[in-house]
Amino acid sequence: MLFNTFIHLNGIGEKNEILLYNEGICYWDDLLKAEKVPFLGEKELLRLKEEVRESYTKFAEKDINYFLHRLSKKNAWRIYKEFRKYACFLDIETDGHCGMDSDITLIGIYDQNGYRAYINGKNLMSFEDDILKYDMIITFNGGLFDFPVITRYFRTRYFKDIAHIDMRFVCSGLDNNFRGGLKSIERKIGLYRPKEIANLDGYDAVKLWKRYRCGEKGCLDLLMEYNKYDVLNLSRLTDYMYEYGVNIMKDKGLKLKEEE
DNA sequence: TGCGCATGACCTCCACACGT
DNA sequence: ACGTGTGGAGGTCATGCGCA
Repeated sequence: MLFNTFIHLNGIGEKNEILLYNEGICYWDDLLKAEKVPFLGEKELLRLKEEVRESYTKFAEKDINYFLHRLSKKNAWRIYKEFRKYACFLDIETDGHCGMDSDITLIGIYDQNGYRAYINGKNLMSFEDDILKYDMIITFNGGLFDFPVITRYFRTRYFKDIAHIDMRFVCSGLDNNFRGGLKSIERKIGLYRPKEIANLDGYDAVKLWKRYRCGEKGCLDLLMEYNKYDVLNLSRLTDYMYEYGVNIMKDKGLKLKEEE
């Protein structure tokens, strides 16, 4: 969908993008080949072509933030397919203390190789090195919760620069029905969790950690299972929302060359 | 060429919503 | 309960087009 996106170009908003689609300009290449576009002046068209050439360069350079900074958060899904192989899904659990100053108890990462947990008191400090391997992080509400907490906990500025898709704003942007928390959206699109963790929420994760610290057996495994389904279902949700977004654009006039 | 109109982008402010 | 970035609303600015 990245190569069908024009709203990252200066002067092109969602309405103009649909007008481009209706003119048969559905790919960056179509715009480069266009000699005249009814609602664009000659100078405007030349400038847009220059920006499309720049977009190709930025794509080749894997400059994900170039696109994310030019797209609103709700439209970040458009770059997902082209860059997902460089991404991981991330979710943290905390001890629930004092908002942003809370201690991280567990960080879960899910990528092409599967799930990995970083646990406080065990391997949490290796998270900082491992996360550098990724060019993009996908979270749910991470911009407001996970990222600030991690930044304070590790005292790192790194997270301010890394490419980030926050699915909370993607979901609510695609459909009003997808407003709400991760778990409620999961249910709406037919994603389910094993029954032993089906009714757990963030507060339960805090309680599980406390019980684990008191020596209660099985609590850490259950907490990890909870966290694992947070990131696993986040990846399924992202795939779903990408297809959902593409279908919306098709309804608005986007014509794809083949089923992609 | 210059004017006025129409359309869409952009800017600012504020309430909202989500995570644990 | 807290922190905080976002989208929406409303107003302003910029650009293209049609007409004389």
